[in-house]
Amino acid sequence: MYLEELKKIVTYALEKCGFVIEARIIISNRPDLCDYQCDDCFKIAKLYHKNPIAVGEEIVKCLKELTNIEETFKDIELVKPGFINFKLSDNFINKYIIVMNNTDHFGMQKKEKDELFYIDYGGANIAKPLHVGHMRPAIIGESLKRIINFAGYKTLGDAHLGDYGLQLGEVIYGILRDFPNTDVQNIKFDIAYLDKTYPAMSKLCKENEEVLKECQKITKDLQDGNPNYVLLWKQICEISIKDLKRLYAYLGVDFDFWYGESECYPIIPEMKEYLEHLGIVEVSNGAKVIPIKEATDQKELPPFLLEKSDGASLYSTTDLACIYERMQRFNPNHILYVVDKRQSLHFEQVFRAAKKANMTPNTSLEHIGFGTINGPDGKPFKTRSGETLKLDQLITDVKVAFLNLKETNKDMSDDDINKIVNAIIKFADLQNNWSRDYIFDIEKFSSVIGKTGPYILYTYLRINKIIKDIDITKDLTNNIYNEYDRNLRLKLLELESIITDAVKDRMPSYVAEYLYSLCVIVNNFYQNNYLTNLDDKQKKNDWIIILTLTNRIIKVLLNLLVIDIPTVM
RNA sequence: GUUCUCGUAGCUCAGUAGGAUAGAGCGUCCCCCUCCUAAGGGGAAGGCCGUUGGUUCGAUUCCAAUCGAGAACACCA
Repeated sequence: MYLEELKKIVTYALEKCGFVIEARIIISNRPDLCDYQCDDCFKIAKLYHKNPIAVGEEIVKCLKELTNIEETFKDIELVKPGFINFKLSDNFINKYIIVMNNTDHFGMQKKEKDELFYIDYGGANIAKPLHVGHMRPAIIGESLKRIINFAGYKTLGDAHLGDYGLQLGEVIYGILRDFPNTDVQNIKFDIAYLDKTYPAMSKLCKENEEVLKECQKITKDLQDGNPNYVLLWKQICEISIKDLKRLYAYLGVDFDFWYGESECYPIIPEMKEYLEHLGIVEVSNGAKVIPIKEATDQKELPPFLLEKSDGASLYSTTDLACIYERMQRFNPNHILYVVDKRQSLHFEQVFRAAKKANMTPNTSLEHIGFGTINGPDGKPFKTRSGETLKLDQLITDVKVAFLNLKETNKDMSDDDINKIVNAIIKFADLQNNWSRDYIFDIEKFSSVIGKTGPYILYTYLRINKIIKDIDITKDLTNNIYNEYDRNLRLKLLELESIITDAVKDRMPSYVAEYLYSLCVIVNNFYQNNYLTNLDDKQKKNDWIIILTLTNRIIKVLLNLLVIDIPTVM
């Protein structure tokens, strides 16, 4: 929007000077000197074998000679080694503030092309309770989906439940052991039973090889349609999904599809036939594989595993089958996998196999490999008793910590408390770059001061209190009243480029960072511009417009971070 | 062993299509509630951006080496 216009003006000036290069205008990293800067003098100097300062002088001269240039820039200055510094005119800033204010999408252009992003971000396993490790894909994936959507692209979210792997064989083994003399039709159990059965069976399988073999056999038979196993499997899924939906609903995470791996099982034979037909399947140690090593590779890469030596399918099989199926059904332009980064080798294998099989000629496959949540020892977080922390427990802990902060917090409605708990957890997570591990600290997850979700909510609510009772009577004038006011308006303009970058890099943290800095600036404004009893009607009206726009943006960005706003704090 | 990722303030983290004086939060110290909720605002202290070289006008960012931490490495997911 506005940045394009600035770029166009400067590029035009460069052209007039005889430099054929597209100008790059960036937000100033010296706000004390300017609003925006252009560092192209160095590049041009090298390209045309000139002195950067001489180049800069030429460009600045050209710019200043353009007609009506003062309507865009208050000041253009060439500094030291070769930076061109720009200060925007009030006129220019307000022109775009008005555009943002008068459109429901803040003046951002709707995307013309119908790009579809298929986002796979659940990764929860049936029959296993959600633990802290499941929090990240849920939050990051949901936020990414909303950001991409907001930028104008189409999205589909898929929970991709782990409903067909070995863990199901293990749980079924446990059930058969616990209900030895009961007809399978009459076996009934609940979520609490499942919660304790999986960990117990998992432990048993690690200790006892025979049990493991039996579980593998059950897994294979289940895949082949053994009716008793299928019956139990259906009950496990039903109970488990109900509980998963409860927790995901608490987090505000929703999927377009609650598909599991099992969904793509019917298509596996067709896919295998397709792969065999291509002649890329080989047999290795009794298993069917697709070699994926390329000539340019330096490193060793294990082949893609299509079929185990006992004929059973595994994780890699279903992932490839899912790609095969998704391409047929939806033909997405991008498939994003929001999955723990420890699985990066797995995804490299799957992506290479898909590419080798020419399944995705015009589709990008991306692994959003987020880091693990670690304990103080640098290993994935465990509770004091050595177990993984359940997501339910984390939420409860955060809630208790919040209630204990202030006596009055206990008077808040449940709904408001839950919104704040969500804000604490999500903002603490999403402000990080997802590729990195972070250390879990319950104290950090109970803090409401500083760079936290509650700080953002508090800012929104205090601004809302000012603007809600004052009507806007006139359009925005062309004035900017002081530096706090100006800083706020400049920050508002940045919105579009933040969203664009967040989509490009798949980074919700950009949105979180911007939202926080916007709140810092608006709090600054708040503290220094007392508004309710202001005599200057015009100034008051202008400020109400600015604050209303600011709060509209804060609200939208909070939604992109999957955070809802409570009624009071 | 091979490959990959990461070393930034006391702590937890932002930041790189190479740019001017490296930013936050917490913690520490000081100041601000007659006035839109102080879950707020202002200020101070705190850094050889792991180390050593290289590339260049310029490197936290790119390259190499080195030290340190973590992860992955075919029939689990």
